[in-house]
Parts: sequence; structure tokens; C-alpha cells
Amino acid sequence: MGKVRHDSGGSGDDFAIDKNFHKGPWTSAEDQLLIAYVDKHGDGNWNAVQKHSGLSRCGKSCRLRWVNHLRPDLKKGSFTDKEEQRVIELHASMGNKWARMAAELPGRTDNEIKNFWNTRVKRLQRLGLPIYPDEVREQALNAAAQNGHNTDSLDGHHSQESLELDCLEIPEFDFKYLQLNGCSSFYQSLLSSVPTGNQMRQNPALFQPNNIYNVIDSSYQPPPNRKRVRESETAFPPYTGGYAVSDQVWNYPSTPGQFNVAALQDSHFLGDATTTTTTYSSPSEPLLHGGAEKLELPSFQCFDTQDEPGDWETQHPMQALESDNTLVMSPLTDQTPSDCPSSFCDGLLESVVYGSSGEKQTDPDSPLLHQSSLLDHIEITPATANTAGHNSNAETDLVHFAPTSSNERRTSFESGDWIRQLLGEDRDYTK
DNA sequence: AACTCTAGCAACCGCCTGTGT
DNA sequence: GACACAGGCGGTTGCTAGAGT
Repeated sequence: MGKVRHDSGGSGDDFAIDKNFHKGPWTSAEDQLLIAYVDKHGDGNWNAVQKHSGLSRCGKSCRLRWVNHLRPDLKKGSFTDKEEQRVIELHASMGNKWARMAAELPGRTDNEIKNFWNTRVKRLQRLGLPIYPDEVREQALNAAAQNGHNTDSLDGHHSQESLELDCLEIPEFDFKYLQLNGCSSFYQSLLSSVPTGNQMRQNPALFQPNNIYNVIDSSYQPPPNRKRVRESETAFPPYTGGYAVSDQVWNYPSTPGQFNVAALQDSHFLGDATTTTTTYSSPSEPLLHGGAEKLELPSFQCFDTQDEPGDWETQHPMQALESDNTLVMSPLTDQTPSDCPSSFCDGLLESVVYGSSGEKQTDPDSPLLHQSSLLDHIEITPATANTAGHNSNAETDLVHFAPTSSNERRTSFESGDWIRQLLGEDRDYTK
């Protein structure tokens, strides 16, 4: 904030500061000026807006205002059930690619979708519910298992053959075969039961990960004494699954990666142990993560237990340490990340996973760093490595062992080069 | 009535990519 | 190839209204 940058010319916000551009909420007068400008000159060349319209806004701000609010084709109002379903589908398939999602949702902007999703995630996490309906996650796991993405299939050496291109292609999950079956209404009914923060404080045990494991189970029944405070009393619906899935969709054992498993993990659902297990056991799992383009890890969607360090954290120090992400050790398998026999799992993946949990690692002595063999595989550039020898930003970490441009990343990923690069055969990703 | 908390939303921030010179 | 610029993107922050305490 306030740091002067010159690398983006007149498009940056600091440029706006330099030029004393107006900031903050737009007035209707400003809107009219902008609309008039676009009517006359069309959208684009936003930095010319000030010159032609008299608006004292930077081009970037003008563009955002137009795109998010003034565009005539925008759909206003809250998301419909259908739109919500679509957002869930899209997020499951592409992760936090808001702009791409917006392209699939006419009239909705990336910002709108992002806000909608974040709000929704926040609610669900507070409730201790999975971000995605059970069926979506379970089928993702099944698909991954059918594709051989399991621990048993790993030979411990992870031959190059196993990293063949064909195994790496991850077609987006085609949700058009999915029949949403009251998913939205399911969530609506659940969300009406979201406990308040006060309630969580009053009875934190109800909202600890232990309980969340129960939620994962389709047979989950709500705590009997759970009482909603702010909403009307309605019966907590037994969850029988949000999606009805036809067999034809799920029987595709020869089609790898139909699901974006990582996107499902994006739920950062603490108790999502089965999904977590899949993560560690799958050699190509990183490639499934959140979008092939950037090795993007999920955004930091935290189930906040920090304020209430209860028994869970004392009894499960590791979980407590990693309480903010889904990547806790699976209580079902007792398999730690390091147990994974795959060379891919000998620390690299867990480094990626643990080291990128969304928390900023500021402690140079952090075990998350020292346990990692990630540094054996990547080159930390001076720009991103501080004196302590580690990065402060998870995404930055990833960027520096992934190809630099999105096109590169995409191409590299699609061609399988990504894996080879990751394995150290071609690690010079800088220009 | 005052306070607290949360959801929802708008806007900002910083980084990145594409393009033209 | 280097550089500047315009624009796009995803993450984050801050404000406001409404509901509960």
C-alpha cells in the first residue's frame, strides 16, 4: 500500500496515487461520465478516460467500474439456485478461476462470483460442511482411484513412463452429465442452520474437526443440541447427498482426471480425510491441483480454530499446526505424507502441500521448511527467497518451479514437460 | 439503545501477460 | 531483447446494513 511502482505504467494503482486520482466509492456523477465515455469511445483504452471524460479516476478503476457495475449486460441481484449450482460445478472443475467462471455465467462478473464463493465457503466452513456436496468429492476420489492414483499403484520409483502425457491430461470434469439434485436447496437449508460465532465459542467442541469428520459421512446427523440463533428453527435435513449421478458419468476408468480433485480439495475442509489421502497417494496429484496452468493452490480458506485452541490441537499437534487447511493426516489411513513411497511423495508433494497451505511461513526454523525436500527440486530466486532462505508466499513458491507464463505453464503441463521440469530435468524456467 | 457480529459487496492491491516500439 | 504500457486476474481489505445480544 502506497509503495510506488513503475512497472505497470499508468495502469497501476500507485499511478493513481501519483496522479491524485480519486479513489473510493463511485458517485453517480462519475458513473454517468464513464458511461458517456464508453458510449462515445467504447470500452478499452481506459487510461484515456480521464482525458476524454474528465473523470479523475485511474484507468484501472474505470475498467473495474465498467466491467463490474456499469456494463449493460450485467445481471443484478443474488445468485439463483441454478447459478449457484453452476458456480459449484465450475469451481470444482477449474478452481479459483473467476474470470473463466464468469465467462460461463452470462451477466455475472468475476468479482461477483468470487465474492459469492468466498461468502459461501465462509459459511460452510463455519458450519463445518464440505464446500462441495459429498457425491462430488466421493466421485472425484473414485475417479482418481480408478485412474490408479492411489498409494498401492505406486512403485516407489515413479518411472517416467508413469508420467506419460496421457496420464497428465486433465480434462475438466464434465458436469453436464451431472444432475444436480436439490444441491442448492440442500445448502440453503443447511445454511439456514449456520451457527453464529458466539455459538461456536460457547460450544467449540461442536465445531472442531472431529465433528467435521462426522459431517463427511453421508449419515451425518447434526448434533442434537445444536441450536440456531439467528435463523428460524427448522429441522436439520438429513443429508443424503447433493448430487445424483448417473452411472455413465462415473464409469470412466480409462479416462484420467475427469475430476479436478484438487479443486475439490479447495474446499479446505478440515475433515476431508479421504480427499487428503488421495492427495498424498497420487503421483500426479499436483497436476490436478486447482488449475493446471499455474499449479495453483487453493486460496486460504480457513477453518478458524486459532482463537479456540482446544483439545483438538493439543491432542493432534500436527493437525493443530495445519489446522487451516484440509491437508491433515488422514485418520483413516494413518498415512503421513512422508509415508508415501513415491518419489513424488518423498517430500516434494508434501512440501508443496504443506508449505503452501496458505499460511505465510515466516519462521526460518519452521519444520515445514526443514522437512521439505522441495528445495531440492526448485530454485528459489533471489527475488523470492529472503535471507532466511524461504519464501513468504505460497503461490510465489510455486511460480518459481513452474513455467513462468500462463501459456508456458499450460503448454508445459499439457505436454508433460511440467513433470519433467519438476523432476529436475529442465529446471531453468527463467527467461 | 448500544453494542457485537456477520454477510454481502465494492473497491483496491499487486502481480502477471500481451502487445507495440 | 529490453522496455513501456494497457489490461486482466486473483487475493485482500474496508465499508455498510441487518440481525442478534
